Amino acid sequence: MYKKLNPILHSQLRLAIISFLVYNGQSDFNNIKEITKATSGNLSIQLKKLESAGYITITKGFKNNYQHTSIEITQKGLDAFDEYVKTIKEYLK
Amino acid sequence: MYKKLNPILHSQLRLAIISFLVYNGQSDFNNIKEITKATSGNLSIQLKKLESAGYITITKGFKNNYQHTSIEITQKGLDAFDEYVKTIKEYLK
DNA sequence: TATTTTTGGTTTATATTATAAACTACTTTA
DNA sequence: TAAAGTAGTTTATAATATAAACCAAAAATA
Repeated sequence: MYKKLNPILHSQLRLAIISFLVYNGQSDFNNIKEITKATSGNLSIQLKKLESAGYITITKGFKNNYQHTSIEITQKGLDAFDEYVKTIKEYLK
Repeated sequence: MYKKLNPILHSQLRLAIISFLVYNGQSDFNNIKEITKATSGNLSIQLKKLESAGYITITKGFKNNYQHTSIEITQKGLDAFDEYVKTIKEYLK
């Protein structure tokens, strides 16, 4: 009856990250931190988990002499989000 | 931007329990166990958490000589579910 | 009627997840 | 050049979820 929710996405912070990226495609560490109100440590860890799952790519570089981490959602991430939305809607209706 | 999701409801099993109860009002331990495919131990614990939050009432009695645990959703539980649905929809759209 | 099985759970232990605190490294500003 | 700010990572701890083991009573069966 109730299909299991993807545990990688069914997490407060990771869902907020992916939700934000779905509508922005690309962003960076500090922007995501601000939007989600996450701490740096938690964000760092959750981004790595999303990267391990293949849902985002993390690119480290420099911007105005400061290190700068860009985050981009992948097709796999977009697909997983779509599937998650479909699944959770069965719980909500 | 992203309002925090109620952590009592943002859990795979507790969400399934409440979702089921919202449409059935009342049920019992084994029925919920079957519908959610949860293990007894996990179900027992998550029901207690929902009860502590005031979202359900748990009534222990007997039925055909066997112990029988009835579960009912409260108004507070219904309200919390409504609020949760509203909140998570912001993440999904 | 003794024992094995089934029903209906609870308790305890373990694994996973989230969070906070401390730390690293480099840059800018006073 | 010392202090403060930026941009994170690592480590330790707390909270949560899950699985495994256990308990008690009733029913079935040998």
